[in-house]
Amino acid sequence: MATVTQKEIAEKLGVTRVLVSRALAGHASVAERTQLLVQETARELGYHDGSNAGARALAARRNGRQVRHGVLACALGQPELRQHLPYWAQLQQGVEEAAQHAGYRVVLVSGARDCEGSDGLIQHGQFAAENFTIPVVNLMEKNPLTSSVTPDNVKGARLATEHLLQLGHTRIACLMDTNSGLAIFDRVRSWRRSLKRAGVAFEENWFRELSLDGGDFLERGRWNMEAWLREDWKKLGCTALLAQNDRTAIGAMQALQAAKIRVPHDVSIIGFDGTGEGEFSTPRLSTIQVPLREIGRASVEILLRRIESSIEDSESQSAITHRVLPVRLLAGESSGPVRSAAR
Amino acid sequence: MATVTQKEIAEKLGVTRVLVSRALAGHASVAERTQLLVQETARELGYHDGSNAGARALAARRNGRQVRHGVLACALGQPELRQHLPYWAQLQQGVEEAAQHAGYRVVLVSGARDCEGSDGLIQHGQFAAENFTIPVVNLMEKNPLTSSVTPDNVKGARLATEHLLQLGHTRIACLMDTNSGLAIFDRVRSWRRSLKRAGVAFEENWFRELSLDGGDFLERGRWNMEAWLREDWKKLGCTALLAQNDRTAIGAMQALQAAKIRVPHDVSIIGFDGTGEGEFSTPRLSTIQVPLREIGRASVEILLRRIESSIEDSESQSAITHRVLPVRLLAGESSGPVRSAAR
DNA sequence: TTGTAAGCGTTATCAG
DNA sequence: CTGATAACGCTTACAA
Repeated sequence: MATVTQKEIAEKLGVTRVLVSRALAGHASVAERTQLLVQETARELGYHDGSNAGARALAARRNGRQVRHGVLACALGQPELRQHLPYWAQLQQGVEEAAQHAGYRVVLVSGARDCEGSDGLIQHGQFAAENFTIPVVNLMEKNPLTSSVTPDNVKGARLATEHLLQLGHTRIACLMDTNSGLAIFDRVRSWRRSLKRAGVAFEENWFRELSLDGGDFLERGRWNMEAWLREDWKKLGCTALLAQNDRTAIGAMQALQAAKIRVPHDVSIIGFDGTGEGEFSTPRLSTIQVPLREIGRASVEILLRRIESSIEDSESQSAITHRVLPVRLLAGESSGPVRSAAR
Repeated sequence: MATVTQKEIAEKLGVTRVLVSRALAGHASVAERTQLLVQETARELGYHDGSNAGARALAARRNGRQVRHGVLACALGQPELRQHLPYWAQLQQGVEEAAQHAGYRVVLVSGARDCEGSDGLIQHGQFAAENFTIPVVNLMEKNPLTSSVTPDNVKGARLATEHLLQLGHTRIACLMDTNSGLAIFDRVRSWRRSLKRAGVAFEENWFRELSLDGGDFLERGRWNMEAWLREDWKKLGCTALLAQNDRTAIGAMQALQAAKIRVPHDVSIIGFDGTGEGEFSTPRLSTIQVPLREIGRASVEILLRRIESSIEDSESQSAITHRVLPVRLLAGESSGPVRSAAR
């Protein structure tokens, strides 16, 4: 209730409030004896540094000084993402770990308006890039206007495709939603390039656009695979499938299994992201492991570097950083050597 | 950069700062014409209400008035929980949804110290109940000192046990960690009571303490089941198992399957929580569905009710609410009729 | 090394 | 209805 103020400390000690202020700030112009005395009394009375943060911020503005709130805003607002729990939970966990480690708190916001009182913003995907006054980092999706941390999508899709090629597959299908953003585009492009580089008789209709209907990626994967099976899947003669992410892959796997098509005996499947959801499926899903937590952590690092040096180089274009984190192949049991002759 | 202040508005209009303050607050003692004029100018200049929150808080304290920050703190700090992603992610999602809906933001904190600037605290499990100045709600675990929202653990364990009884099982084992808190105790007690009520020849060693070693619940489930198999599992002749949660259940299932024991043919398994992780396992896991998101939402409701009426009945013991949310059986394929004769 | 004075943006009180 | 004045807790020049 009764919040302790510097004034109370001063009165108890019979000194000025000003002295207390300087002592607590560790200012050099205060006798060391006084420093300790004040700090001791502060502890006794239960003076909390952050409790009167308002007053501090107010005073700080006097000399145009920037106020550090010790708060990072985190916007993971895309609706379709919310159902994809493990994915964003891991990103967020990375963010939280790193923030906490640096003494920052994380506030979950839904839009740019809520960023008042935050020192920086971490957002997922591309938002409307309004004129932010605080530094911004984008997760998983490159954006020319802000810094970003992304996985190596190109290498990931290449690793996946080459993994399947090495198992003897040549007719490798791809199920992705190119409306999901540039990151997915990179994956599709890399898949196509890898196949062409390998010199296989590539056909454009091995690619199928993952349709938007159906809500969750799991269901979308299942339904789209079911539709594909009804349509031209058999004609394609594909023996392997690269899916947009793990949930899509699992959904597709369920559709195949329901149609008595064995995985990986008849069709190999590989996912993307490595959210851990593939650990429970049968067979265990092969996937491209994306370091989601590291991506969260890295975004905080970038943000803090900009924040803590914002006096100097703010407004400087060169402050924009694009960081690409490595991915690796996680071979499960959903991918195996080609068996059924193609066509 | 240059934050707009009430002073600037006043100067532009040639009135006092005080008048602006009152106009913006919609005070009745201001001419309606002036009100509109001020509010118009404020918009033009880009005056943001929250931007000078510090000063506002400062001024507000003068008359002992409480300041509303529009922020709820959320502490999901238990280390072992962090690996149990879908579980706390769903709780948090419920919290976030409800908070956002009510115009509140959520700040992720690690301890009580970080709660400065928050209007209320939502915590998971039992923390050291320090003397909080803000209202607190506990999630998933009852605590006499604070409000709480918990699932109906007693009914849940009863539903699970009766489900297995109805399938013809009588020798039903239980694998839980009683150090996990009172909630788990409730589950164990309810399992034991349900069996006794059914009049089966209950044996105390059908219960096995889930040991602490091994980190994640998935691994703990697997290792503990492996150990159990090496030791006295066969002698018990149990044909069904009730596990602490879904991950533990899946881990146990993996251990059984690795030992060539079929699920549910030889042993039926049922989990608890319904985090969705059992959807991908083969067979799909039967479980007790706990409304995690609803629990998160309900905690916000309770908190807001106390916060928004804190002028009146603060400090009142009667403000403590304990809410128990219903659970339901989600029958998957990991539980089936008893087949192998017991012993 | 310490005290004095002034001001940060806001609101409450009391005169006009 | 509006203006003047004081106060909230804290920081920073500048004077002692």
